[in-house]
Amino acid sequence: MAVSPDRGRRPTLDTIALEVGVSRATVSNAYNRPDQLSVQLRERIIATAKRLGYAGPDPTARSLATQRTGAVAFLLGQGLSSAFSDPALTIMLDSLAATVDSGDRALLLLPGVDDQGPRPASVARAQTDVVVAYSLPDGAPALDAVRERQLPLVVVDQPVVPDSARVELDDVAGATLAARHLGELGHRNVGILGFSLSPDGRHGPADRGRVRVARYRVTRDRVAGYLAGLAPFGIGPDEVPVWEANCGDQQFGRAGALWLMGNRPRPTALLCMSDELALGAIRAATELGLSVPRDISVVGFDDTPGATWSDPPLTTIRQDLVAKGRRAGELALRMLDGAGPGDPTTMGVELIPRASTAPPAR
Amino acid sequence: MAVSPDRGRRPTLDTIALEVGVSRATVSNAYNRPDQLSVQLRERIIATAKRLGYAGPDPTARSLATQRTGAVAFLLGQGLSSAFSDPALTIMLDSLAATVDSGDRALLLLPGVDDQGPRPASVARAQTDVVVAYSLPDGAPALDAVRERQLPLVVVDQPVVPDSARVELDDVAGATLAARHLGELGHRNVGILGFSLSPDGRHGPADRGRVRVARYRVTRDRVAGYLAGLAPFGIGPDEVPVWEANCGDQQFGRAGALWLMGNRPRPTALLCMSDELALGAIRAATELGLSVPRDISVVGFDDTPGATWSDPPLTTIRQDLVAKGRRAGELALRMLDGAGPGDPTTMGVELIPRASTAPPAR
DNA sequence: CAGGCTATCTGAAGCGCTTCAGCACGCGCC
DNA sequence: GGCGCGTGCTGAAGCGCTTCAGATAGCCTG
Repeated sequence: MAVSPDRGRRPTLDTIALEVGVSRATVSNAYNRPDQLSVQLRERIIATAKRLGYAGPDPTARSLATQRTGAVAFLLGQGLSSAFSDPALTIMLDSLAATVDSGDRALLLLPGVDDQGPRPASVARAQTDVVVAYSLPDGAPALDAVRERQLPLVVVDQPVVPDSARVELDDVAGATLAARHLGELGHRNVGILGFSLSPDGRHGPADRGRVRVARYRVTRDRVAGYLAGLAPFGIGPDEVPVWEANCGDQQFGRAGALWLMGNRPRPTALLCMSDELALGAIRAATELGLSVPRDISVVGFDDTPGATWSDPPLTTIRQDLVAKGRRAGELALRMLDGAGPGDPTTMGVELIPRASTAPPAR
Repeated sequence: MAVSPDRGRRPTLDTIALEVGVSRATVSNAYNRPDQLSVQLRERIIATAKRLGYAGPDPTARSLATQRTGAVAFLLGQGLSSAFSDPALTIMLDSLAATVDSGDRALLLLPGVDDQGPRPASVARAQTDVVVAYSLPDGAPALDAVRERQLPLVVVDQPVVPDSARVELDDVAGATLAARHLGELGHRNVGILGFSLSPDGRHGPADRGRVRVARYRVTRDRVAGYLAGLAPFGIGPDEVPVWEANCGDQQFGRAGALWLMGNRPRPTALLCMSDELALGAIRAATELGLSVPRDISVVGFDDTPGATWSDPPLTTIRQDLVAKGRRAGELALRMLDGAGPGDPTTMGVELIPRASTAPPAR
């Protein structure tokens, strides 16, 4: 007996079951375990569903029953536009997205508010099975919310959180490599063009005190690495000016480089924490009529596509962003299957010398 | 009587209710309707919850009961890294995210696969109340999936879908404006540096036939607008070479511009569908030893921050990306409250003349 | 003191689905 | 002919929460 489609209400599994004259379990199986019923019955069910406008099991109800949402939450320190101004993030995220997507999961994006990371309430209400955090300041409240919910957590780059899986870059080593490269070329006056040190929206020159209390581990480590790499050449920490950008895009790189190049003695080289910043620095040098690398050398970080393509091509520290995103995705999927956090994965770094560095003119 | 915390199992509302000695409804109210119970009881409940490690009502169960997920799904034509290579998208998306976030909703990101948009299965399983689609090719299967689920839909830019809210740009008008500007300056040899015409990964020169069957409305309209703007100056469609980029980043702009500038007679001006492409074009011109705008004029589209900042600053067509994202977000939130799609919102365009265009040298 | 309020709290009915133990039946096998 | 087994399907017990129509009790009013 055909039952008229419920008036006004969306059809559910029951609607279809009733209409076809089978049990609800069978309809469920038609969608989830085709091997559990005969082909004919399944086809009849699917056809009926289509006829009644039933689009398949409700995702929310399914999630409740299965105890998994099928989503991976991605926590970001900053808002979307500043976060995405750095290709390094988008490349990583793309790779992460592709990985979780291949595990049939969606990406729930929780952008940061005021550079503090997402609000804890957003995290508390997020429908997700696992969380990937990127570039949050130490002690971000969002991480407490994650812990309260006991969600598996993958932290990329920073900060260190107990019981979480980690994907890290050896930032100190990378920065050291960059600095040593400059030292070996003979540079003795070097400036640092860095990321934000703490989530307070500040940008501009940063003194030693500010560096010491930095709440972003990556920035802290890279500064430390730069200084460590310069030390063997007799360059003391106080001789190295640091400029802090509060967003990684080229405009900030340009502004910072202009300030750094205004220092006396003028630096003969700039250590930049990202390729974007470095591109801004090259831009600034050109504006001042300085030639790179003749008058000033510039080192980037990340080896994004822009580094190859710039004029001159950037000497930079390469990290494998695609592998990093993939790895974060894999860890997330693995923790979903109940695996423990395991040991942190540390990604390697490599110096890629190109044409933006040379010995200083004398 | 204190009940020992369930061994192994996560606490639920019932756990807390039992422990405090109240009904489950009361615990629920403690979280959702604080005015429904006395302050003391509420505090006792919250304290007990904290003690037992209960992080608040399970989002999935809540969603099932309330029949709303609290998420906005964002469907993207392409993968993340190519989509985010254009600041125009990230600015818009950031504004969208801020808007939906202020409505206490998360953003579920469904990136496209093979430029065809998200897979229909992903859409079918997405936990969302409303969908915002951006830059999908006409007839993307993901849109069928949205329709099957009868989810409210907001389409940004393209394509046209029945019963959906729309936020559009007047692409034809914008492109016409750009082309007319060149015509008025006296340019008669113009090339078009455009977005992808169809989601097949092709890039390179595009003939008239390919333009005609383009599956991206935006690209189609802009080409049409360009040609319409050039026509009054006696420039026929067949005299205007078109190069198609399959991703909006500067490298493609450079490559396309190199090809366009290789045409004979060499164009004296390039119409670019985004500022990024235009920046790549300027780059290409510089590489060829041509000066912008003396030897070749370049017009962008969008008026992203890079346009102001480039050398020379870009003449471009301004669209208000922040307003566009906000509007899309508002429409999404409004449709959630049961509002109908309403009339399409058409965002205005404006020509911003800067230094990258000038009369052709003769 | 009856009557009516207000402030609090409860019971029970869902929300739409998955899953697992089990049942019925037919088939092959010795 | 009895046994064991695989196939195809069902019933019922959840998953964890919200919500709404009461119930209860204290308090004020006249």
